[in-house]
Amino acid sequence: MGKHSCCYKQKLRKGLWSPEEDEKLMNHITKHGHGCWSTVPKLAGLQRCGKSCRLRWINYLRPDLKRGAFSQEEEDLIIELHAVLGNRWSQIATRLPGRTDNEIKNLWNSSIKKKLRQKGIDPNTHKPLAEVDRKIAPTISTERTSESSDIDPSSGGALGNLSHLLSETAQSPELLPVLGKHRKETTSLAHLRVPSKELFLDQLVSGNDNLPSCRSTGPIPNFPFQQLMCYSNEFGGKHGGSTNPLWFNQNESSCSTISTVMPPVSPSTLSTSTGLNRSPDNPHSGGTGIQSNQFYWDTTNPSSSSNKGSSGSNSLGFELQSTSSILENSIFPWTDLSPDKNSHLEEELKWPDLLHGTFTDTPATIQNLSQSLYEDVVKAENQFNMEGLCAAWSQNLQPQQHLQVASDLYDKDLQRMSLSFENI
DNA sequence: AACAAACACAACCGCCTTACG
DNA sequence: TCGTAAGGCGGTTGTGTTTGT
Repeated sequence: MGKHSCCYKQKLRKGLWSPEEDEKLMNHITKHGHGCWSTVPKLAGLQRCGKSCRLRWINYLRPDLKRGAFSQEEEDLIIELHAVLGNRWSQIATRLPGRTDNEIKNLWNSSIKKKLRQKGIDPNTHKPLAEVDRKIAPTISTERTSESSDIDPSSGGALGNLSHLLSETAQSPELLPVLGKHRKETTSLAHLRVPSKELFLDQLVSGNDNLPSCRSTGPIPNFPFQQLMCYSNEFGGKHGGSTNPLWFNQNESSCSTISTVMPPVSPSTLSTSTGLNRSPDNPHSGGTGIQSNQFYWDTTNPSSSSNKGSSGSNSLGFELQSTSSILENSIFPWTDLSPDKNSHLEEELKWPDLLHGTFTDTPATIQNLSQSLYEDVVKAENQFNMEGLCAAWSQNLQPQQHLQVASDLYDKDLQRMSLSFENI
């Protein structure tokens, strides 16, 4: 669509806002709210387009904006977030209350980039410049250099190819051989498995007879997406697979469980608080070797579990604890359980070390960031539409109709999960 | 003091996505 | 299903201020 339609209208002012314009806009929104932005300029008596009004409000007039220079903590957090999210300024801004994406973007381009370079850190890759130069050298003739551009916005930073991997997986559902191509970047993700739609439907149908009640607290048998939530036998066994089985793990041949370090948590609880913590000595680590930099479910946190101590499922019978495995092993490489990922962990934490001259073992900001990102993923997963399946069965639909519902849900949820990963 | 360069910040542009008729 | 309006986002440009010569 391009330019906003109202921008084509004549007699619209451009450029800096005058105090009078600010006052008009402020008064209008204070009294009436912004409503539809396209109507705001007319109602407020401004010769501006709605888009301009919106921007002025968001970036300057909004009362909850924090004024003044960025603190060192904020800058550090921006750097950390950028390492994870790339140039997704709006997402970075959501984690810095009172700061706008525009403000952060300007700070990054005018100040932080320079500081990082002075410290010998490539602002695009967050790795030492010398290392980046070595890697770029062989392909410098055909690829963009780190100096000439930022991280590809579509990349989403260090984790950027996750969504691409998932979407590719959706198109090549048979246990994602395609991930092998990206193995270096997403080593752990290569163990993720997504069932084909046919397998999904087949398993759903075969388990239908065992489904006593959609609202029961018991497990829902034959939930095919189990395969998405866990890892291959090879991985699970190799990296300290647990003896604690997932309840819907009926397909042992294709998917064994890995360490389940969290007590079950209900989706409603997860959507508001995760109870995710870093363990100093991590008694729940599953015996995987890494003692620090792991996360565990704080069972002392009353909001982290509504039925702690029990094994199994939440009210929907939907096993969520494996989510931590995805995060620990795929989303957050520094929490990877495999011993050989220690080097990766150190690499991810290089920048604060270089920036401050001291190695910060477990920066609180990283913990907060991880928890926050974790919440995003859990929330997204929480939307996984088991209720839709349950509703379909509860409506006494014909098997063919069940299949159609399940087929639709498969498409939608796979897409949603891909998007969810893209949002982190 | 005058000028230019560098800097910081505000605003715009163009594209994409979503909602809706 | 399609077209349009609107919101949102990231990249880029414009403008005012500061700093160095």
